[in-house]
Amino acid sequence: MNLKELSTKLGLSQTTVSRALNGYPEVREETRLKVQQMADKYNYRPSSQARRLAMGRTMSIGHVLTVSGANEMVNPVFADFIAGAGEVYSKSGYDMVLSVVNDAEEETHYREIAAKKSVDGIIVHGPRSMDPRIDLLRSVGLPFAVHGRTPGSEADYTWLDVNNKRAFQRATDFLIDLGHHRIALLNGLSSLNFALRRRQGYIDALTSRGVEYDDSLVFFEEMTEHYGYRIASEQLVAENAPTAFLTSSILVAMGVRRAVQELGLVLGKDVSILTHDDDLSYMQNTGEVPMFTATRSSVRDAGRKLAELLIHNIENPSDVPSHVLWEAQLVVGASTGPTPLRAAQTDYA
Amino acid sequence: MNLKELSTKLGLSQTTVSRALNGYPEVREETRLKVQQMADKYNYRPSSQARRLAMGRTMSIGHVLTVSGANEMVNPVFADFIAGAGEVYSKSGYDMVLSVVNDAEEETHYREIAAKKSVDGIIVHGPRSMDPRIDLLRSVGLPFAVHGRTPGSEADYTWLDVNNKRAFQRATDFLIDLGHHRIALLNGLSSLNFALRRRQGYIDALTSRGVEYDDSLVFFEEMTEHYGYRIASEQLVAENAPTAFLTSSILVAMGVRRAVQELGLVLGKDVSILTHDDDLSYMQNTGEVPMFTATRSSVRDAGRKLAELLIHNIENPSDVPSHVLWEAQLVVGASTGPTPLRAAQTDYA
DNA sequence: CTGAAATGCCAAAGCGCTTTGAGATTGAAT
DNA sequence: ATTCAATCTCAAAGCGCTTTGGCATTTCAG
Repeated sequence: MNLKELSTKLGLSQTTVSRALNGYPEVREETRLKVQQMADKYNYRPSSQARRLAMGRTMSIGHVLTVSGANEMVNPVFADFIAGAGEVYSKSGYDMVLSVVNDAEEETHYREIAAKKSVDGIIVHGPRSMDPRIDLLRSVGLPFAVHGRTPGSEADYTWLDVNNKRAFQRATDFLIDLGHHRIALLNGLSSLNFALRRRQGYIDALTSRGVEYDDSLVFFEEMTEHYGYRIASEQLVAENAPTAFLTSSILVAMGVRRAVQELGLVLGKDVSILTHDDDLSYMQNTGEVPMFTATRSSVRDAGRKLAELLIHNIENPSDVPSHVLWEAQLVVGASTGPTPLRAAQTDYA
Repeated sequence: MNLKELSTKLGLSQTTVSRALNGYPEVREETRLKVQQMADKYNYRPSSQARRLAMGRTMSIGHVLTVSGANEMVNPVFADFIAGAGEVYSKSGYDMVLSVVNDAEEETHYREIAAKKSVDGIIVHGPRSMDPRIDLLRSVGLPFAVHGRTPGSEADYTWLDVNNKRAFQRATDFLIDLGHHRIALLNGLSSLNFALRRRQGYIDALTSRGVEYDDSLVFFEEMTEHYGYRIASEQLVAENAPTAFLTSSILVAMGVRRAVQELGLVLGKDVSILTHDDDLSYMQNTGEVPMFTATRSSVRDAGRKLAELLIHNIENPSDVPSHVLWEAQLVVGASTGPTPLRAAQTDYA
């Protein structure tokens, strides 16, 4: 069923039917009702292709999932973010178009999206330091919003970020308060801007508390369970082993926990873990006492909020970009406790 | 830059330019080259909206992410599946359009997609027993492919599934071989068809080996880490506790492991875990000795393959539907071992 | 050298909608 | 009754592409 058929069936012009359906005031209420009914009866929906062409808007928003490197990992965080954003799109009548590209083809792909005009806006995931995508998008004039941010022209575009530096500074402080001085940082890939901010927070805390920074305790890798396991297994048997681990995701923390337990150590006693927690639906760190002490910020909510911001930008192109910085909660769980070496260490002081 | 502008710039008709770009034979090679160059120079790409309208094909495929129930969980498996499928779409020139809907609105949403004609085909995730979506899609004549399958008219549509029954039968057999008789099954939601198949495999193995089936050892829930933890924590301290756990996903297995270790029990000795492993990139169960004994089947590969099948169906509408049944590998890891009660139990025999 | 068959190009129709600009109808005001 | 504004409806023009059918021009066999 298309507009033409529907309107002949109603004995009205296409104009009137279209207007009736789209809620324009030029059509009598009685007529509108009749049209509505007939449309319902035949389950008529305007063809989105035609609609888009006519309106010059696609009512869809692009997300690019860049699979990284040789192993082409895909972070489960993405699923929750998407779910949040998608929820908003559904409500607002937008479609989400998702493309999966290898990082080598990433730039070409963005350029293509812009040229094809297949989306009204785009969400940029995982901004890197000096991210070329941002300049590119700005230069082609496609509205966009960034999950995270990257230094430089931050003021010029819309972003939503967690205060990663502050979160990791607080986390580190918390561990230092418990007497930990050897704190390993299991960070995400160093190409990702948030990883650098987290390291900065970690360093700031160490520095301001007079704890020595040891470069060999800082790691940057893809945030898998195995990463946590491998590093912790190595570190825990090393000389001058860390007594605490600060990890970038629940999954990494689980890996660390596995190593800890495999070595017969007790979590929260012999070794502490403090992790960032994206509050993923399948990996909830909740309960009376959460399993991990964590800096928590819901990535699902971030998806929702960022989608709203982008839609706002699209529909109000003259408005200035918004910048949202969320503070992470620091929630205390079962994975942290005073360092067992505390007594010995305080002797030094 | 649009076709019209480009063609005047070239002094050619739109027809010729369009044909040149789309590789039709009616245009001289020399002309084609000139057109190509000019197009590159101005970074021209045909507007996808216009193209779609003219061709009557959208070159896009829909995925519906149904967030379940009150807690609106989103399974990380989805991310890997999407990544696999998306890869194929990119190669084949399709877009993926993803919509996130609450299960209450699911049916309406499918109907709408069909009426709007916004996709050329659709992938059905998580088929339930007696899934209404299948009849619906068939009745509206939209090509589709199912990840999993549901009994009934299986022959009539394209699907790709893991032989869940066989996998769980083998898994159960494996555990029985090790002497386990009390085997808890931590399954996915019972509304999902695969969960029933897995239970069937489990029951078949028990029955054929003369092991008593105990309904109180079988659970159906959303496959989170916490689920594994909670059930295992309860079960392990119960009277006549299970000595082995068969779980539906790595995450659930991790939860069980947490409970096991928290109780001071040794995995692979006091308690065994055998899990299904979707081979997610962030939760790899590999290494010289994988952490879990598992039935493994890559959901990423499933995404790839199913995308190919669907595209084939779309482009060859008269071909008969394909049915692909993959066997899961049974890989032995560190989480299983003979039951500690073996001696006692064999005495009974 | 001629006629038929390729070859290379074009004008125009059509995809299904929205929207413009104008015409017809109605009701109130003069 | 006449006029004017307000209300309702319509025909037609796009949106930017693909594709049909046709017209020159070239190529080649006879």
